[in-house]
Formats: sequence, structure tokens, C-alpha cells
Amino acid sequence: MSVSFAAAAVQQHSMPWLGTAAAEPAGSVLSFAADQRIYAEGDAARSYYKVVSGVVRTCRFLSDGRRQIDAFLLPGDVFGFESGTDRRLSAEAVSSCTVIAYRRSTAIPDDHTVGQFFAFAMTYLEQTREHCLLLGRGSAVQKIAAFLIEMAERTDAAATVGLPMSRQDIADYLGLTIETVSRTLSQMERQGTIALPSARKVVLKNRHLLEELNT
Amino acid sequence: MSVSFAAAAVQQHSMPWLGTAAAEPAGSVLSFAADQRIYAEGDAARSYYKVVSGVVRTCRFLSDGRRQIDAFLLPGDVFGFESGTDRRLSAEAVSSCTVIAYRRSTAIPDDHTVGQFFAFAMTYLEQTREHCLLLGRGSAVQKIAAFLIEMAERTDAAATVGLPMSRQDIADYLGLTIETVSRTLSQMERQGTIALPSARKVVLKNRHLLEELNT
DNA sequence: CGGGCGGTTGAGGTCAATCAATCAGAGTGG
DNA sequence: CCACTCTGATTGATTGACCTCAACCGCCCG
Repeated sequence: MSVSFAAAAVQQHSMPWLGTAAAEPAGSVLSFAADQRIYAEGDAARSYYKVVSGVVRTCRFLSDGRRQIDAFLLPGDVFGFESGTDRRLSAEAVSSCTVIAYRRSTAIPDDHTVGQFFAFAMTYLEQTREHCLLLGRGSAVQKIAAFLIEMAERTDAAATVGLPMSRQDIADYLGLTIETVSRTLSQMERQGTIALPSARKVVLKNRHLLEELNT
Repeated sequence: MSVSFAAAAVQQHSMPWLGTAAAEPAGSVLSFAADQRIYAEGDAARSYYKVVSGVVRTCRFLSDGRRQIDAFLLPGDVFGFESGTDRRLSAEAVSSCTVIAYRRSTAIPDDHTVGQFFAFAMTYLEQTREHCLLLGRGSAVQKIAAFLIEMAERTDAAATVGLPMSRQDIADYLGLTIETVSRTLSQMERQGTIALPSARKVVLKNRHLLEELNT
């Protein structure tokens, strides 16, 4: 689940959108402020993106105003490729961030590129299935524990994990409310499993215990 | 939910499945009795499958014995392709069923086949995301309503929908208990939204209302 | 007729949602 | 430098949805 930055840099200018690699232009760098929309559900999908810095969330909105966050994208992560012409999710900046946008090409696909996209899709598919398992069968404590471990692994954090997103973001990712997120974190702190030096920092004091909760 | 951008990983993971010949691949027809295992989590992934008749479920088991069903596969559906070498889910026959197994080949990759796999993966990804939304944010009534509509659409059913799977299967698919599934169906029947001529048959008497619940 | 299995129904408990108040920190203006 | 405000986070009290435990029903099959 770790992110490979070296390989990302190498591949940076040769990832067409199901198109030929030959005349593919470099992607354009874009910056977004916190909570700014990158694209919305229903938009035409003309590009895919790679996160350079900051954090991005992909999400869907329900008619009652609630929100389900599909994924948090960290530096190195790729997002925004679609099998159809339209966006199925919205993408927004969690923090101020910069991304590289790669334009979709209409040229004939080559199999190396399609193979890469297949691999991306499968990776996301497996992660989304894992997320389903958590949403369908996990208690609040299990959800928070899994989330903290996920963040720790993805940021290669030793013990102190930075949380770039708000409690509301975490709640919408885990299918909880902000109150439950907050309460669960507080409860874990009282039990000595974690420490909360600030709202956006978590120290994993007993990571083994957190991992056991996930089984 | 990060995607590693490592090119090496992409090669390694996607290549095994890119070898299917352009000519119609030879598949062997297999039959399974109800509840029989087709493959288990952790097995080597040597084939992918297409459902000919009957219904298949893909699922994972938790340490406490509970189960999360990832998907129900109906005739025509393809399942069992993996990005790695191992099965990440188990597959079992819901009813007695027949499937065609296509062995993975080492032949030269083929554009069309690779593109198909990408399309399959994206389709499943979108369905799984939809499922996440339901599991994370839906009430019992919403889950059951969405499930009934899904089954109706997938079987092209007019009004009477056959349910090939048990209440336990439905519960494990929706992240509920059998009691809640049963109660919710009964409640919908009392309200006149559906009728239950038998346990495995549902008549959608007010499909519009069911669809509204989903929004 | 009796047993077994899947499904339904009921009573009571639990966990997370809801409603509501308080707190903490960052930014602003006097 | 200190109120003041605004927003995000925390905590408390209560409610309610779903789970759990348990009994019962209905159908199939011997």
C-alpha cells in the first residue's frame, strides 16, 4: 500500500489515456485551494490526474446532502480515469494541493498502456472491496482503527500520523458521524491506544492492538 | 486508497492476464452444486470464469465467522480475474450452476482482450463503489430497496423478481442480519410496496417508491 | 407423523445517531 | 495585547435503528 515516488516520476510523461505514448504531451500542473472542486460528478472526463502535493478526495453526494467519500488520494496517487465519458464521482481538494492533469487522447490504445490502466483499476477495485468489508461489517472502533492504520501505512509514518482531513471527511469516508469519530478517538486515547497531541495529529501508541481490532 | 504508480508492479500484476489469445479461447464447462466452492481466497488464480446458468457469489470470510458477499454473478457475468497471482475472494455456487473456465495463457497480449479486461474491471469498480455508498450510508430499508431494484434490473424482470439466494446471502451482501432482512421485507409487504408470494419470489408493486428510497 | 431447515416474528439490549451545549484555536479588529 | 467572532472539535443526554437471543411457523422429505 506504499506509494512509489521514483517510478511515478519516471512514468510521469508517458501515461496517455488509452492513447498512443508517442506524441503524448507532458501533463499540466494545476493548483487547488482547500475544498475547491477539481471536477464534479457528471462532468465530461477529459483528463486523469496525479497528485503531486496535498490531498484529494473523491466523493458522491446524496440527495439529502450527505456525502460518501470514496477515497483519499495522497501524493503519487492517480485518479480520475473513467471507463465512460462522464465523471462518476466528484474530486475535491482536501488541503491546498497541486496535481498534474493528463489529457485524454482519442488515438488507438496500445496494450502496454491499457495494461497499466487495467492494473490501476484492479488495484482500486481491491481497495474498494476492502472498504466495503469495513463499511458493511465494521464497528465504529474497527473503522477508526483501520483508518488510522491505513493512513500510517500510506504516509510511511512511524508513530505520529498526520491527518490532513477534517473529522467530517473521516466520518464521510467511514460511514459515521463526526461525533462518533471524535468520541471513538477520545475513547482510544483514554485507553492509551493512541494520543492526540492536536486534532490533526495522532500518535499510535499501540499499533499492534489497532491491527488486532481489524481481524 | 492509494494506487502505487510503480511501473514494475504494473507489469508484474497485469501481464498474467494479458495473454489470452485473440481467437475465441477454449473454455471448459464446469458444474457446481449449491453452496459448493468454486475457488477459495488464497488459491492460485489460474482461470477466470463466465456464468452460463445459475448464480455465483464472491465473498470474504472474517475471523469471527461472519461473511461479506462482494457480488452475485448471474448468467453472462464474468468473474475471477485478478491482478495478482492469488485469489482475493472466494467464489461459491449460490444455486446449482454451470460456468465456463478460461485458463490463463502465456501467449502474446491482445489489444481487444486487454481492453475488455479493463472494461470489466472498471464496471466492477463502479458497481463496488455504488455498493460502498449503500453500505456506508443506507438504512436497512434503503439497502433492501436497492437490492430488489438491482435484481429486477439484472434479471430483466417485469414485476416478479426471483431471488436465487437465501436470506443469509442477502444479509451478508447488504451488511445486515437475516432477521432485519426478513423484517424489512415483511414491513414493505404490509405497506403494499411489494408482495411475497413465496420466500424466494418478490413482486414489486410500487417500483417507483422503491427507487425513490434510493435517492 | 416427525424431523430438519429456512424463514418469520417477538422481546429486549446495544451501539451509533441525533440533538444540544461547550470548548479550543485561528483570525480579526479595536 | 486583548476581547470578539467564527469554525471545527469535543462532550453530554437522549433516542432510535439494528442486533441478539429466542420461540415459532411452514414447507419439504423421509
